[in-house]
Amino acid sequence: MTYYASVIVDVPAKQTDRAFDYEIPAKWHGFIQPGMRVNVPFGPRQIQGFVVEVKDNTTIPKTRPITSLIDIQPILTPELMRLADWLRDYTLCFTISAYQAMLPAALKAKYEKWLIATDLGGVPAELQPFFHASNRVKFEEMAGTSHFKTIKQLIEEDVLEVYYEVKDKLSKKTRRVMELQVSKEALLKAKEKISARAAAQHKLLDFFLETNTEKIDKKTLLEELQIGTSAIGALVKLGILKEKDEEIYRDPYENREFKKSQALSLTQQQQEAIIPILHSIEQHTHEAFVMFGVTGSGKTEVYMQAVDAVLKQGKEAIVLVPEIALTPQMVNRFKSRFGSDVAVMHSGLGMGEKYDEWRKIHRKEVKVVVGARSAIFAPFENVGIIIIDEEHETSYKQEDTPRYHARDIALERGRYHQCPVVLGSATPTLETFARASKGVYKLLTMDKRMSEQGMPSVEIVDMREELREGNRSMFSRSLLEKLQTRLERGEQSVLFLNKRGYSSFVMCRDCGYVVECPHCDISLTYHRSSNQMKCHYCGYEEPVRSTCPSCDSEHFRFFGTGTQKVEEELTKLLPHARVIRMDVDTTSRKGSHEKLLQQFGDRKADILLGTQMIAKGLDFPYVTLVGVLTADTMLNVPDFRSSEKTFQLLTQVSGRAGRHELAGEVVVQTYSPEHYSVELAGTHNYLDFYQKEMQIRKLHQYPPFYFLALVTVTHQELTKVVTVTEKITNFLNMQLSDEAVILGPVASPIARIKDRYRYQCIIKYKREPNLHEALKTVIEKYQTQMDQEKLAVHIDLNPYMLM
DNA sequence: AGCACGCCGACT
DNA sequence: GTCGGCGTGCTC
Repeated sequence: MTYYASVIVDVPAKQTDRAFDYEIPAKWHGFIQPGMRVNVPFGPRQIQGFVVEVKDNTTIPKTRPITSLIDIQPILTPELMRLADWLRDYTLCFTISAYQAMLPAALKAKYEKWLIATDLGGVPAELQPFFHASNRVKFEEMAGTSHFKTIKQLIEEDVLEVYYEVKDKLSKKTRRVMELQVSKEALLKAKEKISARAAAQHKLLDFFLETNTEKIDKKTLLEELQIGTSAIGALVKLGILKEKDEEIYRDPYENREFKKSQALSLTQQQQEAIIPILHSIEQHTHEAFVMFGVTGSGKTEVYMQAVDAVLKQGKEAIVLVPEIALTPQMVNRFKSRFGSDVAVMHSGLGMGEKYDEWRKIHRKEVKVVVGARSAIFAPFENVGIIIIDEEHETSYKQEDTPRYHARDIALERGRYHQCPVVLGSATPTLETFARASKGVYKLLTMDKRMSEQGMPSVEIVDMREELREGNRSMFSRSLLEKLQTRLERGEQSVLFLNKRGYSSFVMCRDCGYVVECPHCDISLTYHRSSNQMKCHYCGYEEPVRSTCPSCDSEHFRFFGTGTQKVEEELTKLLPHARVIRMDVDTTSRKGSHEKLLQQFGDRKADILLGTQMIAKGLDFPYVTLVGVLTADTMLNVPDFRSSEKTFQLLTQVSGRAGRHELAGEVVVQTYSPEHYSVELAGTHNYLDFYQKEMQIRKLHQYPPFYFLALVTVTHQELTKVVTVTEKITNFLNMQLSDEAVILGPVASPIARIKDRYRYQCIIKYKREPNLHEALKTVIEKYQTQMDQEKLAVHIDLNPYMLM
C-alpha cells in the first residue's frame, strides 16, 4: 500500500495556498501524522511543509516522495490546525502564514542555496578561488558576478551542482552532565581498587557516595571538587560515570527567587465575581465573562484562584497580559503562586528563550502560560480557562498578517475547549461592554478597591489657565506643590507623559517650517543621546541643524515635550528629587525595564517619569501621587477611538495611585478640561463615559454599531495608488449592499512611509455576507500587479489603527 | 516565492 | 543570426 501526505508548503502565495500531495516512503508508514513538519521537493528546490492529511490515494498522477521528517511528534495539534483554517478565512491570509503565527519564530525555516563542486578539476581557474576553503560555496556569493554565465554552463556539465538547504533557525541549548552508571556497592568496590594516589578520583567517588547524586552538571562538579578533567576521564573509562549532553532550557527567570504565595481570602465582590467562573469551569461550558473591575479591585487574585481551580481539574490555563504590563510584577505573582508550572512568553525574551518556553508548553511540562498576544496559540490540548487581562489593550491586535485579535482567537478556542473566557478590564472596550450589556457576555462587576482607600481624588488642571497666569512651565503650580509635599513626606510619585501623537519635533518659530522625513510624511523626532533627528517609521537620521533650512532664522527650536526635556526641567525645579526616567531610550537594553522598576520599588527614587509603558500594572505601595503632564495629546489624533483611548489611559494611570494603605491623589494637566473623556475619567465614571461614547459611535456609524474593514494600498507612485484605490472602492461599491458605507479613496493619516504612498478605503458595515468574498477577489485581482509593480494591498478586518 | 519556459528587441 | 529582456505559469 502506498500512502500519501497532503502538505501545505512554506510558500506564502495565492497560487500555493493549497495542499500538495507527496508519497510517504515506506519507512515512515504509520509514523507520519498531520501536524508534523516535513522537507519536500518543490520544483527544483527543497522546502519545508506541514502535513495536513495522511491518505492512501491521490488524484495526482505523479507524486514525489517526502525528503525528510523534521518532527518526531506533531508540532501543531488538530485543534490548532483547525484554528488555522478559521484564522485564514477570518483574516484573509494564507494557511502557511496562519501556521507560522502559531509557532515561535525559531521554528521558521531558513533557506540557503549552495553550489557544490562535484568535479573540482573541471572548475575553471578563475573560479577556483571560490572553492579554496571547501567544495561548496553560497550561491549568492557567485551569482551576480561576471562568472554567472559560466556557472550555468558548469551546472549543465555536471561540474557544479545546485544544492538547496533547509535550515532551522532553532538552536537547542545543551549542557554537559556526568551521570552515575553504577550502584553504591560498585562505587565502594571501585574505591578499594583505585590507587590511593589518585586523589581526584577518590574525591569524585566520595562525592557520589555522600551526596546521593545521580547526575550533575560537569562544570559544577569540577568547580565543586577542585579537580581537573582527567580524573573524570578515568572514571568514564571504568564505566562508572558517563558523560552526556543534556538539553536544557534557557530560563529567563533562572536567577530569581519566587517566594511561594498562598491564595488570599477574597473580598465579597471578588467572591461574587468568581462564582460564575468556577461554575463554568466545573460544568465544562464555554462562557465569556467581562470582569469589569476598577483598578485595584483585585482582578489578578480572582484570575489566580480561577486558574487554580482549572489546574485541580488537571487542565491548563492561558493568561494573556498586554505586552507593556508584562512587568515582573505580573509574572512574579503567577510564578510565586504556581511555581514551575508557569511558562512566560513575551517580546522581551530572545528568540531562543521564547522557543524554550514554548517547548515547555508543547511537552506539557507546564500547565499555565502567562504571555502576550501570541501566547493565545499555546499548544495546550486541554484548556480549562482563557483569561485576557486589560482586555482593552491595543497590543492584542496584531498589526501585520495575519491581522488577528487575540480576543477573537480566545473566544474561538474557548468554544472548542468548552471553557470560560474571562475578559478583564477597568475600562472595557465599547465593543466588549456592549456585548456584555446585551447579555452575550456575562458581566461581573467589581467597583470597590480591595484596600480601605477609595478611588484616588483627581484634580484636573486647565493648562490654558496656567499659561494665562504666567506659568509657562510644563508643570502646573498645583502639581509642583504636590510633588514637593511627596518629597517631604518621603512618598513616591509617578509622572506620566503621553507622547503618542506629538513627539519632540523641531519647528522654526519664524516661518513654521517643520523638519520632516524625506521618505515619510511625518516629522522627525529629536534624540538627544545621539544629537540626531530620527524618523520613527523608516529609521532615517540626520544631524540637528541650528538654523532653519527654509528661512535661515535662528529661532529654530524643539517643540513638544520629550521625557528627557521633562527630566531636565524637573531637576531644575526640584533639584533634590531622585528621578528615574523610563522611555525607549532608557529601556532598550534587555532587562533594563525590569531593573528600573525594581529600583523604584526599592524606593531608590522619588519620582518615576515615563511614557505609555508605565501606565499599566505597576503596583507600588508608596506611590501616592500620579501626575499626567499632557492628558489630551491623544485626543487630537485622527482616530475614532481617540476619546476611548484617552479615557482608558487616564483611568489606568490614575489607578497607579494609592493602591495600598496610603491615599492617592492624581493631577491631570490638560488643554481640554471640558472634554467628556477627561472629565469622566476624573470622576472614575466609566458607565457615563460608555453611554456618551456609544451615542457618538452610533451617530457616526462606528463600532460597535458597525464593523470596519480597512483596505490600504501602497506604491511608489502617487497616481498608481490613487487609481488602484479608486478601482477597489468602485468594485466594493458594486459588490456590497446599500447598507454598507464605503469611505474613500482617501490618503492614509500617514500618507507616505519609506517612499511609498499610502491610500485607503474604509468599509463600515453591519451585515455583508458578501464582504469576505469581495475582499478575496480584490486581493486576487491585484495579486499579479503586486509582484510586478510592487503594489501592495493590505486588508485589515476590524482594524485598530486606521493608519 | 523561485524558477523555467518562451516570445520579442538590440547587439556580437 | 544570438543574447537576454521579463511576461506567464507551475510547483504534488
